[in-house]
Amino acid sequence: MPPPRATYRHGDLRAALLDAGLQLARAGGPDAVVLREATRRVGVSPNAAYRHFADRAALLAAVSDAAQGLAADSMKTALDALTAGGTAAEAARGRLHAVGSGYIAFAQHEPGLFRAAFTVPSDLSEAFSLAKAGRDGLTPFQLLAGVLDELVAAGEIGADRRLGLEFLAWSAVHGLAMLVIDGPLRGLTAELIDATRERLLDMVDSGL
Amino acid sequence: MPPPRATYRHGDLRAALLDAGLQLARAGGPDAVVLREATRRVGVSPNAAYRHFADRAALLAAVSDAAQGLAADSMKTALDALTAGGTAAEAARGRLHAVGSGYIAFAQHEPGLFRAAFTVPSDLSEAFSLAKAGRDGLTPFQLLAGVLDELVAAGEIGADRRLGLEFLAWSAVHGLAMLVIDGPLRGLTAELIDATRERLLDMVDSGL
DNA sequence: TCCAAGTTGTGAACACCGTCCACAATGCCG
DNA sequence: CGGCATTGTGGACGGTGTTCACAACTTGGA
Repeated sequence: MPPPRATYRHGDLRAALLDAGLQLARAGGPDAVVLREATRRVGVSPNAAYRHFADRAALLAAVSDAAQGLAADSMKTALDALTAGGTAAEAARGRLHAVGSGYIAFAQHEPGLFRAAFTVPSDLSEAFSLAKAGRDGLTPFQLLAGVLDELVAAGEIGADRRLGLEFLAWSAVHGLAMLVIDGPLRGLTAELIDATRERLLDMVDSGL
Repeated sequence: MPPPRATYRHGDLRAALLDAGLQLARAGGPDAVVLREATRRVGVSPNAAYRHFADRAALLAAVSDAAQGLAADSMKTALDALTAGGTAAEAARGRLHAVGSGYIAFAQHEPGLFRAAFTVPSDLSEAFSLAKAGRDGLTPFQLLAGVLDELVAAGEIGADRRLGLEFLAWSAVHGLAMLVIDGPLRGLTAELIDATRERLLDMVDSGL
């Protein structure tokens, strides 16, 4: 129930709606981002949204992109928490581990946003879209790809095996995230989930 | 627009609604299973559904269970297509590969049903529910667990490593399925997807 | 400076959805 | 044969996405 606007124009309605949409997604996943509710929270009539988004789907897509940016932030945070040290190879493996951990941590701490981020259909052509990027301008996909490149540079992975490796690592980590959020792993203790995550990341690591 | 029923009672409305729900899910995923449309297809008033399902959620849950049974069928089909031969260890590895392939094949051929099957929240306590079982009475989870047991019996995996192994294999395969259906791998050529699947299954195989 | 044109918000309306209530038709059991 | 639980119907309510016509405001050029 925000107070009535002073001016007739809102100022930045698009951003406000996107923000409300993110709140809704955070609380209830993609299905909870309801156009009318978003406009209600912003204190504007339902139809005003149509000046900034073609559709509910368009609003949801924008929310999804923003949520992917937040996922990228979580991955980046995990990367930044690493202490430098060891050989280049060790460092690169540590960074691969961090990227995966950050991804899963995001799913655990923001399941609604995670679902909103990765349930909306998209394809490879959008994996580099700036709209999906985090604070540092990189998308989750780009962060992963960067770490894989480091592994190649460090000689841990043959350059001939590099192509498409993103999909293997992503699959494993994404799958675990889904199973933890609303699959059979839901409700398991944090310790058990942590242990499973470590084993999974080991599997990825050894399986290249 | 089915012809009006001869009898006032329908006969087996619950099964008919479930079937209509499966059709809807097949065409449009979980969001497409809308209660009113299901009753419409069956030729019954919207409220009739409430005599057999508490909720739209209950109908969707039933659809999800049935879809998991179909996934189990796809996995079982892949298993049955294997030709016996080789050592016990080789056979067990082949069966692990088949289980994963069958799972991904189901996602590719029935993306709507796949989403309906695995997007609905559930937890481990339901992983053995007979409602989710396929023709042979086994759930997808049980099929996977069985193959992992074979690997242990064949000496390919140490018994001490067995616990929770389902989650590693499942994560990888489930993640790839999701990425293929509406993730960045969407729209890739079948050859590329097949190649990625093989590499992924190799990763699982070697990563135990 | 003023006014025409574009932009952005409003209000009313429509169709559709899930769900609840009261009621009717039906099958079953004593 | 008669009562009763079961199963389907009809009508209604509030909520949703979306469209159309219109109003308020901003802006840029004569």
